[in-house]
Amino acid sequence: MLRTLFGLTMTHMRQSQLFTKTRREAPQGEVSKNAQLLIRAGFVHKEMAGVYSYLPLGLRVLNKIIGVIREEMNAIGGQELLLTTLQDPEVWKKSGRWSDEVNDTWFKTHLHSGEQFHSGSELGLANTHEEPLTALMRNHISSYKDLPKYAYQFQTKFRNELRAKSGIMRSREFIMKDLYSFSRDEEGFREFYERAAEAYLKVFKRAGLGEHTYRTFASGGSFSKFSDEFQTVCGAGEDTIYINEGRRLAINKEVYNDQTLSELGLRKEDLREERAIEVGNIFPLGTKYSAALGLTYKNEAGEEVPVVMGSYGIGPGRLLGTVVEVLSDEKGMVWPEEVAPFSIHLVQLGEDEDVKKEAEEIYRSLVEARVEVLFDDRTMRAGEKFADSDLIGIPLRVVVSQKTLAEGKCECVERASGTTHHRSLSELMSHLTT
RNA sequence: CGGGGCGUAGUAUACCGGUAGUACAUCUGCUUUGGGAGCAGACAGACCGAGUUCGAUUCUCGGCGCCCCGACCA
Repeated sequence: MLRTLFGLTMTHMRQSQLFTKTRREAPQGEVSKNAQLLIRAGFVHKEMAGVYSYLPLGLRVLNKIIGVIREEMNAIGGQELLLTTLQDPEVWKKSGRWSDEVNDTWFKTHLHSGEQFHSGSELGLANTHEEPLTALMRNHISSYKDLPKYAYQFQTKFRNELRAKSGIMRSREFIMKDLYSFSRDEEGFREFYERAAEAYLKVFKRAGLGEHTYRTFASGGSFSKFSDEFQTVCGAGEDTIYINEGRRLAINKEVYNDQTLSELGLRKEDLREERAIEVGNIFPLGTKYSAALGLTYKNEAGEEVPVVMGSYGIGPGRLLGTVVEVLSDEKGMVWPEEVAPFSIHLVQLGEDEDVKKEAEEIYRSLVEARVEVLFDDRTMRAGEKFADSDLIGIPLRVVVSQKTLAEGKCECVERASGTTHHRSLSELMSHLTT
């Protein structure tokens, strides 16, 4: 149960020091389950419609999710970078996407203008990053020997959605992991595309959504004939998909027709309809952007040819929200181990000196063993502590009280199943390290 | 962007053209301590603007904001 830390500076925390508080009720007008629970538990704060801040506990989960994605992207050769959110319209004009008719979700702004200023130039707030990255790569790709290359980032995207909805699932400002592949040819691109698809499935599995998530055949939009989405079955989803359970794949309703069915060798009667959340999307870009922005390389014959590109996106915030939607229960959230804010919620009941001493002892042992632990050392009644603990949803709750002290063992309750074990400190420690 | 609903305290609500009330939450104190306990006290509210009126939270108009359905969705 011990695991790698993903750049987190704190492995443990006393709940009495945590500045966020839980709330009994969700705010007025908040109907989506993910927003209700995340706000009640103090994971996020809503600034305005479609704009959410991450508070300490929510940020820990977000960072865990980012860490999982980062590991899987690195494993397939991805190299992380960080592009800018302020963007130069020039590259977008070259691809034809600066126009509001083509893309109506731009947030646009401009540099200072006026007597003391000479510019007043327009700027865009990053909507996506195909254009700037393609332009940037011209500096680094010139020969077939430079290919393939894979670059990715976790960066804020701004999209002026006509209607933000579903809590944190569709917001106007959100972090996106976007990876772009640069290959010599279609064959090289295809090979990587399949590896990326595998990596995506690993990400969703590690986030606890494996059995609910299907690679889904979808429209390629304006880029190509096809693309693949990763859809997590959930009643709160915005998409409708048709699932073939045997082959673990699905078809998005938008391309659900006889032609698609025959191309995929599927029969209508083997499919079941479900609502689903799009947690990831990968798609071929071909040479659309490389041609428009002049990203070419010399092949072995010395010919100048455009780079073949692909794009691969996951929204960590949406993934976080999806985990809440899919895995929570009536008491609160239920975090899978890999993305939980902490591994253990150590709960001390009562203020008796011997109980305090025992709880501190366990806390110290867990901290020394580098187990991520949230220690509820607050002076509160048991019922409130349990309610908070259920709401926050840390995978394992370890209770220390007069009752457990008398037994010489603490009480270990799994959040997901409710399974309870009574373990001594040494039994707990060995359980955690196996 | 089309359609619908709604703005009174953190939440849920009440009353009213004349000093805005209750419950829960929150905070303080005391008691309590294995599933959101009790008692006492405290904090806290009419989205904004204009108009009508002696007087507007209430009526009228405008704006802003929020939610839902649809459309859209690299």
